[in-house]
Amino acid sequence: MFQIDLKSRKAIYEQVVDNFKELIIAGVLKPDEKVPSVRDMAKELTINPNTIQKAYRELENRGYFYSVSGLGSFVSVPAEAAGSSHRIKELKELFRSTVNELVFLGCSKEEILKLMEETGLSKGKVDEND
Amino acid sequence: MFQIDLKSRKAIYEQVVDNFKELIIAGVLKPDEKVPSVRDMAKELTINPNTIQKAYRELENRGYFYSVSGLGSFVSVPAEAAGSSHRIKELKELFRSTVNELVFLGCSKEEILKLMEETGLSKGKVDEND
Amino acid sequence: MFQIDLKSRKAIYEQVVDNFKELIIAGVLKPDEKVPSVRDMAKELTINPNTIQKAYRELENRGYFYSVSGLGSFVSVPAEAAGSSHRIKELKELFRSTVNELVFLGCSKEEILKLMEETGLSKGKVDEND
Amino acid sequence: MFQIDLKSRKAIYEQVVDNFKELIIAGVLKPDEKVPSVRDMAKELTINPNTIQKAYRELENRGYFYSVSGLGSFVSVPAEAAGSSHRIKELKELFRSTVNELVFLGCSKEEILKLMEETGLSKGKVDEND
DNA sequence: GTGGTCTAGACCACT
DNA sequence: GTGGTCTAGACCACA
Repeated sequence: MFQIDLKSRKAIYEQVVDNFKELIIAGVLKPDEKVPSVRDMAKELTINPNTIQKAYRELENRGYFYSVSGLGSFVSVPAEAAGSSHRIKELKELFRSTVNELVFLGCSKEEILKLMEETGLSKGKVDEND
Repeated sequence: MFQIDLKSRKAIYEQVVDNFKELIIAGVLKPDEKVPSVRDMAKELTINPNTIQKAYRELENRGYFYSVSGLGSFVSVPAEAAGSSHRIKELKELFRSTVNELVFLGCSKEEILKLMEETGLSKGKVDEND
Repeated sequence: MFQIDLKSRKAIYEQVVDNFKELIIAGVLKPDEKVPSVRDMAKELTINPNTIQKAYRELENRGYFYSVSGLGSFVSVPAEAAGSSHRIKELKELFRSTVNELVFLGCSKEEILKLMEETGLSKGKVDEND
Repeated sequence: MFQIDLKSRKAIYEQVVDNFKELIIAGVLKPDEKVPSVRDMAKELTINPNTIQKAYRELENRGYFYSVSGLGSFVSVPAEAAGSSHRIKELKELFRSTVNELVFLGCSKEEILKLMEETGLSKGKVDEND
């Protein structure tokens, strides 16, 4: 599904969180879709189940997962994302500082606008969902 | 000069680093300008001098500061910063994921383009650098 | 009859228990009324019959249901419920902490009194019971 | 500081969370006050530090604590409580069902109103804070 | 010293 | 089988 970098400064469970977020944001994982069980994920990534558990719990807190004991863990629907207004504020600030640093390091305006297009942003909202 | 938020999850030394970077990028601190001594900075922010020490060392490593024994620390000319191409790659990736998450959370295309303008990017300031 | 929220942190069988309790307390289900069979309930809610089984057993233990072999389960007359004094103690404690937290989170006195009225408490319905 | 019931159905870390919440709501713990370190708390309650850690993390997520690595954990200010509007909705629903069940079990109107007064609610907001 | 992460392995309740 | 809790003990980074 994805890879974990054990040597990274980022905590393993955070990497798992971020990877799942990416997959959900990219639409690879759909709402109410089942994700691998804690144990399966642990086996696949060869890391401790507790670490996966922690990641799943975190994803639940951030509104990306919901877990049903005995059934499994599932992708949540984005509308229910908790505290997203606060998160948006954070992201905007991050956006600002990222662009500023890019410019500072000599990245041209054109290059950044090109990045913008690559995100699919200029194509309008996703037309086909299925 | 700036404020530290103890309640933030970000480490204190990292906040110091980021704040200095912001000031340099924004042009508030000019190349070869002297920055406050470790002890003064620690007093002003009422945090441990070791923490400031670590921040300054980090800023040196990243090419934003240079220090002269017995004189203090100074703002560097980061165009000369080593490894900035690697940093640019990182920033582009960060840019991509930030925009994607913003869109996912319902932020409109217009809103993001507005953010873009607010960074001063659309004023063509970068042209001279290219 | 009612809905189960899989996304809730509450166990499914507990949701079933609570929903039945609500219906009985609200008077929707009358004493000695027959409730759906375990299998029917399971089909209607599309959940595992074992889960319904567990919920019904729990409702029996708490004095809300009684079951007759071969006939099914029926609504009990909970005034006869055993251990209700202990339950009342629990509920009072829960009441106290709930009100305290509401106040702490900025809920005004008026708002809470309004809630009180909405429960029908102020209509003196309880007088006949005393 | 408080006691833990190892035999309770409630998870230990949840008990810790609830106890701290009570203390903060009651005003025993003031904003920005330092709470015992994870290790000290673990020693005092003779439970595993990881369990305390989990409780503190939970309190942080719910906006009651903030932690500074290397410094300790502190009581947060209630205004910053995240997602409190959602929590208020939950509490109101809990209030409703609690009162309904109390009435159902034969608790008189007077008794419930007396409970209300005991919470200090009828005295208006706290006059003396110090 | 502090919080934070990770592992290994046991145990429990729910479906 | 699933998620969830807990322990014991090691290790790291920050202040």
